[in-house]
Amino acid sequence: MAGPDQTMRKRLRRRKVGRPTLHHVAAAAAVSTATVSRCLNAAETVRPELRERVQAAIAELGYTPHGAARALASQRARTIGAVIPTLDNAIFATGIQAMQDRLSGAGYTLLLASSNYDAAEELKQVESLIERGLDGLMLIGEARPPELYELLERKAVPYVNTWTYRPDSRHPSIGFDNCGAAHRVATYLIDMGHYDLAMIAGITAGNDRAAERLAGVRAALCDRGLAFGPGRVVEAPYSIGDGRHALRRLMAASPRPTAVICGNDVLAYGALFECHALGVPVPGQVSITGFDDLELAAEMAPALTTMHVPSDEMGRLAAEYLLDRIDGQPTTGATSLDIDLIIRGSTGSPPAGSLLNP
Amino acid sequence: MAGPDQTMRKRLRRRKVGRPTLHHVAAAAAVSTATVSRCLNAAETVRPELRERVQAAIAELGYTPHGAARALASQRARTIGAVIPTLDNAIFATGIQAMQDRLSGAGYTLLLASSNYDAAEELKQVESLIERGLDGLMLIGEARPPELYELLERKAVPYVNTWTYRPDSRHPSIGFDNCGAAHRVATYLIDMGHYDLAMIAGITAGNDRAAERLAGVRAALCDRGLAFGPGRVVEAPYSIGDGRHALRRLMAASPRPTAVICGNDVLAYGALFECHALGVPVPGQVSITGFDDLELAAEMAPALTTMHVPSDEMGRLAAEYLLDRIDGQPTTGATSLDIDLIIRGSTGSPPAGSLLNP
DNA sequence: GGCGTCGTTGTAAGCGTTTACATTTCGGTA
DNA sequence: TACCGAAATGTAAACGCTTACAACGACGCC
Repeated sequence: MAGPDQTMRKRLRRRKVGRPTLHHVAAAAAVSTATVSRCLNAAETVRPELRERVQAAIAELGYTPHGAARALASQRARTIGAVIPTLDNAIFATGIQAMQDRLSGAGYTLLLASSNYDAAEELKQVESLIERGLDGLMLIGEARPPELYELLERKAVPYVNTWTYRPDSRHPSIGFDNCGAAHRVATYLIDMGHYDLAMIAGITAGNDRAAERLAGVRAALCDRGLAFGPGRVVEAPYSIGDGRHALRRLMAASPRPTAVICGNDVLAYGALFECHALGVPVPGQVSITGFDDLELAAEMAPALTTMHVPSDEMGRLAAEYLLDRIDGQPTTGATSLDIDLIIRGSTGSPPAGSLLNP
Repeated sequence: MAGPDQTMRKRLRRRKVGRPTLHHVAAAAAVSTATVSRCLNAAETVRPELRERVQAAIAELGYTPHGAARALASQRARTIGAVIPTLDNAIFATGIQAMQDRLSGAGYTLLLASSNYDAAEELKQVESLIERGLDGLMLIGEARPPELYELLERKAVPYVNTWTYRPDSRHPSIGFDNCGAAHRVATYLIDMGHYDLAMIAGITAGNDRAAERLAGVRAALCDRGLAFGPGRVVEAPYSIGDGRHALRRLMAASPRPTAVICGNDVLAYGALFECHALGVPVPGQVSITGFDDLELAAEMAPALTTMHVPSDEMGRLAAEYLLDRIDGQPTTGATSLDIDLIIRGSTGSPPAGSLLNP
């Protein structure tokens, strides 16, 4: 009774009785499993007649391929990962959305994780994603512990940094020059007559985008023989409340700066709200700039002058870069995107009186 | 020469030469693969001495388990999916974040997809997730085509609807009573003396949350013998611009409504901005309410009266519900969360003149 | 007419785990 | 000392798919 015994064991191990497999489809269509598999992956190599039979069987059985089995056999998970600092603000959402659209067009799925702006957490998330067997990975920014890059190297996972552009780095990047962009904002203000600038920067530790934006403003000042006065640079976490708080501190100084450059739009919202609360006219007494051009920027009163970032294009390009890498096609090491200064109502000439001071 | 031939073939098929497998670890630790597997999954069943040897081998080889192989052999992907309408606004972000935190504590990964408020897209996303072999699924709201529920049923995927509470539905839900909450907002305004209400609702077609919120306001009016005047209900997509536009339409009427209930905070932002632009004092001439209590609500000028939704708790509970279901533990069919009306500056008594009209 | 080619299809060997079952080990007991 | 049961470990068969290779015709060429 050895035969039946084995059959019974098989039966017992099977949990979801109904779930049809490739074998069932093959049997129903009277072809081999290889043919069914080919219908799924390279339909053009199988005769139309068979193909139709197979497709009918698939439809009739309600067959869905088993992703894990597929991944195991083909050594491809058809999955791309992305680790972003936060889900909380819309800032990365549009890029992710664009990336997802592009990927799903190619039969890939996006696995999303957030690191909460924490390097250790980011490493953990990447490890978990790698375990899931992803074929490629999108990251934000460039600054991260070497272990992470080593891990990626060791596991041979294609990756790309975004929101940054580093042509001379050994890590591929798709984004823009944060430093240069910030330089542009500052220069714009300086050219308008502002010389006493302040900045509400994001937390620069471990965040190269924030750090570069600050550096860019510094460089612009330096280029014109200027510099930040004491206490004119405040770092604040990514929230409106922190932006408000930072602005309040800046406004407590005397004299007040005539322009405040914010490291991102969210901080700028806070700054704008706080000016409102303090009764400081914008841009009459102080000009405010943001960075990112989120939806709200154009709606504020006054509307926010800010740098527009093409985040959807960034997401799309990141997806395409990774797909190319996976396919073994040649790729460029660094791609730079155009970003524009959007001048709106929150910036203007410095108040007349400020010209008397120096 | 048959033996070497076969070995060579094996070698050839192997792509990433270095990637260590369970076998390598087993060999390095001089134990069987079963023992290594047990160290990974049920460490307490293996003698400490062996366990250490295995762990040392794992560390030395830099071994990472192969998720797909695991999923295939164990019939568990250790993955939970979530399909949300949009990534674009922070509304779902905090809940997702909480869910992810809870899941990763249990060794699960969250697979996130967005449907763009489109039922067909949602179905597609769910199919793709099922193919990925998820163990559970979180959805938003209850209204969706029966095919989707049938699919879930057929594939025996545990799922839970959130942002809704339907004790009498056959689908499990974790959320709150949208209708009742909206009823509360409206009643609050009516009790304050408003009788000519307007509403900027989300698009109600295919969106049960939006529809219920509208229904709740209607019910509250009805309870007091009131009703919406003609043209007092406008539906608008989820964006600030649409909120502005809708408010402008409402304000074009004569007489104007004295209070505008918005289906969500984003629409309320738009309404508030537009009032500002039109020079309509809030709440002097018109009161505005939101729904969700996003970060910005408290920062607006005036600060927005809105319903506070405990989205992080909702995410956590959804995660726990699904984990319980997967473990075969008993679960409750519907869980209701407390939500509170947060009264801020955007609401007040109707203008004195409005009392003369009726 | 024989032969090499090409296009289809089938066969079966993996892919890297988990886990049922068999086997060994070990402490304790009679 | 022999023996028993429990605990620890090993063996090997799945898991559901992909794909290298074999097998088979049909076809065109010399």
